[in-house]
Order: sequence, then C-alpha cells, then structure tokens
Amino acid sequence: MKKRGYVSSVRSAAAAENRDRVIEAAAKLLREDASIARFSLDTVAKAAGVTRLTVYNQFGSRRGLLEAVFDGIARQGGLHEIADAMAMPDPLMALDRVVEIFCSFWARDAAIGRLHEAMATDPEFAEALLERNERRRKLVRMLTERVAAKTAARRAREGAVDMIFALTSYPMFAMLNRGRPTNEVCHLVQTACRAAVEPLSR
Amino acid sequence: MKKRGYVSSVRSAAAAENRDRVIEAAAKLLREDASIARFSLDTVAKAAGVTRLTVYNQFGSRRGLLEAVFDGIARQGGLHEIADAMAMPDPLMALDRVVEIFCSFWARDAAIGRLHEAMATDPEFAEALLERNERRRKLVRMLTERVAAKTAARRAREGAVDMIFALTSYPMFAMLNRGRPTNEVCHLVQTACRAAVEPLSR
DNA sequence: AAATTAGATATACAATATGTATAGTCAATT
DNA sequence: AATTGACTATACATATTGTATATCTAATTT
Repeated sequence: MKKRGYVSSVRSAAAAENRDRVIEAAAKLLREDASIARFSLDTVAKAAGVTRLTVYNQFGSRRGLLEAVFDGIARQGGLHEIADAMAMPDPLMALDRVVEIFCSFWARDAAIGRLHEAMATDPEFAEALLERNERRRKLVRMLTERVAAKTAARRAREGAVDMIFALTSYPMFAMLNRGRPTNEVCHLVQTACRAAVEPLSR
Repeated sequence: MKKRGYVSSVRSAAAAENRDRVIEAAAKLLREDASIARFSLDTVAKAAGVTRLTVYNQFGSRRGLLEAVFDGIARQGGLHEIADAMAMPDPLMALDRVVEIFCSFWARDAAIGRLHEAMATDPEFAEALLERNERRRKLVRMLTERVAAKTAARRAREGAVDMIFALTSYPMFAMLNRGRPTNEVCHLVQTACRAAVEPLSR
C-alpha cells in the first residue's frame, strides 16, 4: 500500500498545458462578458474542453481559478517596468511614469474589470487581490516621501499617499475610462497625482 | 366572477408597515454584514418576520428589494441640502459644500457599501444605481461651468467634470475611508476637487 | 349576515451554482 | 506487470433565486 510516487515531465507538462488552457478559457470568458454574473466553472470547463472536476483538481475552487487568472494577467502585464521608473532621478517624473504603467496595466485586459467585480461576492478573493495591491501602495509611499519636504506633516503625507493610491487604483481607472482613451485617462490621473503631492513639496 | 375591488386604508397601511419592516431588516443585515455575499432573501424574510414570498409580493425580486433599500437610505440621507449649496454665490465654496454633503451621505449607512457590491452580480441593479448617480454628475457639471473661464477648452472641462464625478463617488470615498474619519476624507476630496478645477479658472 | 377581496402564508417545484465523494479510465512510470 | 497521476463519469448535498397553486384571515362590500 505504499506510495512509491514518481515525477513525470511528460505528465506534468500535459497537466500544465491543460491548466493554461483553463486559465486562458476563463480569461477569455471574463473578457467577453460585460459582467461577472454569468461566469461559472461549468462554462469555463466546457470552453476549455475539460470537466468541471478538472478545474477543481487544478485550482481547488472558483476563487483559486480567479486568482490564477489574475496572476496570469499580472505576469505578462508590463509591471516589470516599474523598477526602471522608480530609478528615475526626478520623483515627479517617476510618479508620472508609474501612473502610466498602471493605467496601461488596468487597460490591458478587460478581464481585470470582471475580477474586480468578483471581489464583491467573494471576500477572501477580495483580500487576495487587495494584498497584491499593497505593493502599489509601497511604491506610492516611496515616491511621496521622495517628494515631500521634511517640514511636511505626517498626516499630510499619509493623506497624499492614500489619495494617490486611490487615484491609481482600478476603480478610479474604470470610472474615468468610459468614453475616453487610455492615454487621456492617464493624463488626468497624472495631473491629479501631481496636485496631491504638490502641497508637500514646499 | 367580476372583481369589485376596494381600497382599504387599514390594509394598505398594514402592508406598508410590513414593507417598511422588510426594508429595515434588509438594511440592517446589509449594515451588519461585511459583505453582500451572505445576503439572501430568506434571511431578510426571517429577520422581518415574514415569508420569503411576501418579499416577492412587495418587491418583485431581489433587485427590487435592493433598490427599495437604497431609495430608503437616500430619502433620509441629507441630500436635500444640495439645493442650498448650489445657491451659494461662490462656486468653489459650493463645490466644497457639495463634496461635504456627499461624503456625509456615503458615510451615513454602511449598507450603501454592500449595495455597491451588489452592482457586480446584478447588472440591471448596477444600471439603476448608476442612473441615480447621474444627478450628481449634472451638479458637478454645473459647478465646473461656473468656475471655468470662457477660454477653457471643452476637453479640459469634460476631464474636470469626470474627475470630480469620480472623486465624489462612493468607491473613492470607500478607498479613502479606511482608518480615517469622515471629515478628513472630506477634506482630501475637497482639495483634490479644487485642484481639478483650478486650471480651468485662469 | 354572506360573499368577496387584499395581503400573507404553506408547500411544492424548477433552474443554477458551488463543492464533495466515489469509482473508473488511460497512458506514463517503476 | 503493477502502480501511479491526471482526468473522467456519475451522483449527491447544499444554497439561492424565482415561479406556481392552493389556503388562510381579516377587511370590505352588498
């Protein structure tokens, strides 16, 4: 009755391929639908050509699948350019660049909007996504500290950080994006962010 | 077999009382829960001491109940003070006051947050709530036009309108409200709104 | 007083979803 | 040849929205 076990490159490769197909199918469905309402594991499984049970084997739950979809988008989402932006000498230009990067990210895949909707019905998934956003808050805090004069009050700094964090969030992008191209949204957010840090610099 | 029909003040009063009890129970549950996830008509009905079918008789659907809850909150929500604010001679002070009114409104009842979550799973409810928000956009547009110089470009005006509309939205309030008292949120939003219209005035 | 009516109830049913449980299939590996 | 990993087939439990039908009760009309 002992399990000998084995690791098969052929099998794990096939499984990974299957996994990717499911993620891709889920992302496509999220992208095409205008709302998360119609999204179900059954539909995803059929679109991916597997059984619903396979989805559970791979992702554990609906939540697991959604997280995998988000991480898949994030991986190929251009967020790696943040390092270069943060290395820029002028903190205000760095801020502009970071805003631009996140605007592009939010605009990249319409599935991101559906995933944010999913936060409403699944608190644990919401927490998972919020954790991933905390990295952005750290970036914003670093930039704010670089801009702020030493005389600036702590409360004012925290206010600026949270304001910029909110301005660069997906909900903000989504609200500004209706009937407006991404680069214009980006410009609006950049201006608002600069206005938020300006009082700290003097 | 003819319906004679009759209108009874006693009956309709009793029905209205029942209706109010259901709305109140729903609002209370939405207020107490941290997420819309656990909200169900069965729970509401039991909390109100009626049958689930009674809820359907009164509101037609889950969506109908949610709309009734929102309208109930809006009715006693201090939004009537907007008229006085809009009548203020200085448009910037009027803007400050309008921001203050909406901050108070969003902060008034935690159920509002849950209702906004419900927009994710019910597109038609989302549309109903968005329609109610369009009134706010009109206010913002009026104030922006009052501030803007005649030389200000149309696109810049529209940008300012949408930015302020987003800044005064519930999602924005919710993002800034974590660990911060309402009046500080209000101040942050006021400052950001003033910064958004400032470029138009010169 | 008797018939009717509005509102609520009781009960059942249909349709979806998520999630769990068990046994079986098939090819890769030992 | 036996075992194992991934997937499948089928069934089941649970929760939720929404609909259908018959019944109950108190208010109202004739």
